[in-house]
Amino acid sequence: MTLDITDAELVLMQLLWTESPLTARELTERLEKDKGWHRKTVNTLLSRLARKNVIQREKGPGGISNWHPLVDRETYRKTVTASFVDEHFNGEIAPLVASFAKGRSLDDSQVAELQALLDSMFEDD
Amino acid sequence: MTLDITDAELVLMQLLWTESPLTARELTERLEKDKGWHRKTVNTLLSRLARKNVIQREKGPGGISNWHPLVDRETYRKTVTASFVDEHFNGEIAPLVASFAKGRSLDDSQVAELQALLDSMFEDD
DNA sequence: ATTGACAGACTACGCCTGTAGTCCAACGGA
DNA sequence: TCCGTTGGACTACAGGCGTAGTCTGTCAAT
Repeated sequence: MTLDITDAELVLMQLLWTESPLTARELTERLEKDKGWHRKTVNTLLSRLARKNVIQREKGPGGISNWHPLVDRETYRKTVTASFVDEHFNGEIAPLVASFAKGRSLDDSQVAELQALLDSMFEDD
Repeated sequence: MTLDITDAELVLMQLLWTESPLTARELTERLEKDKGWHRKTVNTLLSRLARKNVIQREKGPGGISNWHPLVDRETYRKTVTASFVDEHFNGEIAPLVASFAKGRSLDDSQVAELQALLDSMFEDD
């Protein structure tokens, strides 16, 4: 279960993580509009995600197929983030934040949120 | 100049960012040992990076070819980090740090470093 | 019962990527 | 001067990925 989700597949997952279950039709409607994807493209991606056990289909009322994630967003975020930090920042989070802030200054709410996070860590000790 | 560097290419870049210039031979020695890569593989990657204007060759003393980066590490880190944060965390850094910390608790020095970073941001205002 | 439209499995296909081989020119040692 | 080794340009090739077409069955409306 290596949790490998490609870029195109991730677009689908973002939708399903935001709202699920969704039917193929509902997904297609959004993705045709937002991404210009063909119905068949959406279908292929759904199949590939299903084959990887990342999503699953379930029969809803009236026999309608609903798709929903089997992997939750937070689990996925943890793994990709850990990989990213390892690959690009030698496993250290602070330099990542520094690089990010250099490229795009953090607004006050971002800083406050980070501060709250750090404070909660001190408490946990 | 989209700065797209693949995983295998990145391995080379990490070496060149740590120490440069390096000759093809020097790179090959390290990568044969560390990664089991063939000399020819290293060569292909060097060529591809050069074609993308990410590295450059320069004639050293004695006509030896030395490779060195044209893109500095910090620039690269800023761009990949921004993309990553946008793609996975909707452009917000605090949730990224939260996810990272959930998967792998931060040790004291990491927390201290982050705190110092935040403090310096307050000063800048 | 017939038809039309969509769902999903399977197939297709070109480009990118990882990995390496071929070929030729240059250089260093015998 | 000749040979073996190396560098680099070019070529190769399989598997993954983005993108979509074909085929078949099903369900809804007629």
